[in-house]
Amino acid sequence: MTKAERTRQFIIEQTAPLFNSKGYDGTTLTDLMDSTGLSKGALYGNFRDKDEIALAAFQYAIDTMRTRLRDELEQKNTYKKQLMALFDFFGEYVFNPPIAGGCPLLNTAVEADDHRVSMRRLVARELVETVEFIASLIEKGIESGEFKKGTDAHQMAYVFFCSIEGAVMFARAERSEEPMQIVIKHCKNLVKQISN
Amino acid sequence: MTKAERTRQFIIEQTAPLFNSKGYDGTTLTDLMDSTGLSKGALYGNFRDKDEIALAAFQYAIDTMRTRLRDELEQKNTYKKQLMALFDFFGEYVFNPPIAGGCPLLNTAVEADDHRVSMRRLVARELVETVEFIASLIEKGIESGEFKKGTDAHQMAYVFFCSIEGAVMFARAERSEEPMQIVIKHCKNLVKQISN
DNA sequence: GTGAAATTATACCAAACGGTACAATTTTCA
DNA sequence: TGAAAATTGTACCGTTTGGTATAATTTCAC
Repeated sequence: MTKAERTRQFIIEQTAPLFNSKGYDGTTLTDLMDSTGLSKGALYGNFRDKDEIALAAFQYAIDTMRTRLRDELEQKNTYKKQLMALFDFFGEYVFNPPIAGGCPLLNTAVEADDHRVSMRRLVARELVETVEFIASLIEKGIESGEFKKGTDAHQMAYVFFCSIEGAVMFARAERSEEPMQIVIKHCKNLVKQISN
Repeated sequence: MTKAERTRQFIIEQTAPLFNSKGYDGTTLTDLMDSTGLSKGALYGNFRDKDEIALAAFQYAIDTMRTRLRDELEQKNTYKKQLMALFDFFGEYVFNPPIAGGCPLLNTAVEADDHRVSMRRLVARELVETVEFIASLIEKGIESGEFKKGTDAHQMAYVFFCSIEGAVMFARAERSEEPMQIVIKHCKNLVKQISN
């Protein structure tokens, strides 16, 4: 790993929480300089422009979130337990997220919608991928015999994901655990209902 | 209604879609001048600063949304039908919102969280009020005998609202009807489950 | 260790930012 | 209708924005 690569990675790690907290428009180059302790020259020597930093920071935030999630799941030996762990993961991270500022998917999707086309497409792809991952968990659970045959994995995954993301928004704005606790309880009940 | 009051209202109506689409940080004074056709002098003659315009625009957006929703509901003669109409209202407005840019609660909550304290408190109050309104619909339905006695109106209202808001985020980012359709279907099923 | 190449800090740029002073224009009401 | 008051447009303010040119420094292969 060359010096430049390490610096690039360092910039990404230091600025990801900023973009995730204050948004793209709300994060200035001065913020980026302060959080990294680097000059503009260093920043622009490693990235073409602010957009490229924001993009890399978003990808890093998503990757970090996914890695943490998969770490939680791989300890579980049934798909039911994996789903439960997934819910708890989100429940835990509302006020203690891997990247400060909450869910990068939610934050970026809401800001990018309407006025940042390329970012919107990117975040849409990540959203779909995430919901498909959840669906795959349910599908594998059906195949393994843990879940009932008629279960619509696709639909159920959307319900899980959307209600959790809505709860993240609500809970963080209200600074209250309640919305997420209620939603998680409901999701867990749904899993019990489809369990054999 | 004095001239100043009409101008004030005009500014609010013209700028609300802007703030709702581009966010507070993303909306500049030039944007506000362009969308109203007014000068800075006129803008600052009617409002103290950009913050005050954004605040008024947010309140207007919320009020407009609520009025439209209540218009839809008051035609219905049962609480069950009112809940169904509420779901359809959100389903309709994902891509055809009263105020361009989607749900002002979602947009403002996500942007205000972390870096705009006073706005975060305000949006939190509006979120709670909205979910309490939904809960009141369910409660009245229980009292009237439409819904089963043991139903937890509070919990159910949170599940409805969070999943819908999550679906708004997803659907708008993906430019797809699917997430909202799936969530609405699920919500309607839940209503059927608690119906007598 | 040295020299070329890569990286970084400094100083600068034009444009855009939110905001203000004040004169010109409209409203308003007697 | 006329004159005071309220409203609006114009011109300007200092600051900050994202970005660049370039010189100084650091890195790295030999």
